[in-house]
Amino acid sequence: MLKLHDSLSREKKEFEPLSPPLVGMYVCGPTVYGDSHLGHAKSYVSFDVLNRYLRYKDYRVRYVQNITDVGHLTDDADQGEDKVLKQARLEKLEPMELTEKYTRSYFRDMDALNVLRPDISPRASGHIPEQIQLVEKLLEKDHAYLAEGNVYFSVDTFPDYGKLSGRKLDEQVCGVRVGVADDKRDPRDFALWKRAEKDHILRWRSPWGEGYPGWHLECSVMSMRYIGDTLDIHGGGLENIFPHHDCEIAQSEAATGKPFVRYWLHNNMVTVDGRKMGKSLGNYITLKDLFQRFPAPVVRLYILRSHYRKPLDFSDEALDSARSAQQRIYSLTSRLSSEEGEDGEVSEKVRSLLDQTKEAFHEAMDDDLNTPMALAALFDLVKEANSVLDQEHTPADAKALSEYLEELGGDVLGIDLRHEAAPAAGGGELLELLAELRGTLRKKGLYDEADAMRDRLEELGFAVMDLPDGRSRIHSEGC
RNA sequence: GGCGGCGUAGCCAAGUGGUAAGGCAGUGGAUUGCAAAUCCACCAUGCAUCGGUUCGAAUCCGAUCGCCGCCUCCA
Repeated sequence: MLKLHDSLSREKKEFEPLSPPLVGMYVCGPTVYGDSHLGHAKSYVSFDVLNRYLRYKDYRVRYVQNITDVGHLTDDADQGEDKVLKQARLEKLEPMELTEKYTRSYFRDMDALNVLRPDISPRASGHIPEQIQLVEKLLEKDHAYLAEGNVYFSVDTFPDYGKLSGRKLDEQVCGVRVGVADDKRDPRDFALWKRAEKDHILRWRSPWGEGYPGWHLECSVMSMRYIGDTLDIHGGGLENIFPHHDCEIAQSEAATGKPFVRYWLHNNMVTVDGRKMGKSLGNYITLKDLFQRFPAPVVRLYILRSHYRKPLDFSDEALDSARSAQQRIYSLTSRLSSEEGEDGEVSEKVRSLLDQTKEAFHEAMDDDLNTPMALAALFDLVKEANSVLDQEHTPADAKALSEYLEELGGDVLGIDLRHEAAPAAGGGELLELLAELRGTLRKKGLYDEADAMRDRLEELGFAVMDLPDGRSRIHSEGC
């Protein structure tokens, strides 16, 4: 039974969707005004594992993740600049051109990380009418009020406001660090719709004049449109709990009168030297840069080696160690693929090994997606599998092991199993020829020549291994 | 100031009452012509510090120290 940690109740709860086997899952997506960084990777890899595991458990998942392409302001008080507009000006692009560019960039990075695409990736700009409708509904119900072209949510009308963050806002605290817009009735009130000033390019017509939606509106609107009034799962980064998710709850539940979300999931941050990695801090590492030094599968493995609710500290050392771990996997899968087949029976030993692994793996994943523990189970299997291959075994044994790795490691965790560099046309035969040559040299005792050849091949990025029967194998180095 | 979290080996990181997973690095051995890969063994009498509860605590309670997140857009 899968248990998930729910941020609202602050405890692990057994996961029961509203209408099994259907699962409606919404995750806060990126604001597309720049390249994605490692923080995005942690978040979306984490929720990708949830998505994959739910599907593995035969749930029918609808995974919705927004693309925020309507800029949010840089601060809370009607001042500040729209981030999308600002970046568009810097890059001399149309705002839509900019968001399209970085949306594509985002998907490319996520594809590289083997993150399955969401079923629906709705754009905020494509859902303005729905957002206006929600604002109208909140006005009708007196949960909102109009002030000089701005519409604010009246926090006073929603007693549960702040239940997610556990924050009881009083007026003294509010507005200390940011100025309070003076047309708000209560400093805690937040904007649902904002009046567009003359120079604001992104603007839409509304019953209240030209403007643009408030920061929290799109998630409520798009999630409820594609999933329903009550979501099974809503995910996002920890830093969104307040105010973003508290506001989402307020405006959604005030409008529908129904619980908005059954399970709130929040992933922790990536830190650099103990400090949060963030766009506004300027200490972020873009995935494009990172992939130059560490292949995406290694980055994914590195992320999965810590729990999603724990902070992940970035360091080259940690990534190097993930790289070595990835090599270990490649080395096994490469052995397996050269030995697997239909012949023979799967031995009792392998059977029970696989059963044990599966049980440990499920136990780990069922416990709030404990991927470090699930990986430990998998690495135990790696060790045992190597041991089996070192001893007498059948092709069927190798195949069974291979299939399990594919199922648990590949399908559920999305880790890379088959580096097996697809050699360019004829490349495979060429490597075989070279391997044969090294074998011949060794047989004749010409070790200096054979070793010089090995050194050269290793310089070129190929690993050379000598088999017990005197033959050699050459394959491209892992990662 | 308010709310929340963290501190486990050289590094990374699980474990939330029953006697410290896993990965990386390291050491010794097997294998090898030598390597690589692989296997075997070793590698925290101790989980920030101090006190308490308990038959039993890394795990619960209290205090102390250190670090971080949110309270303004951010995954």
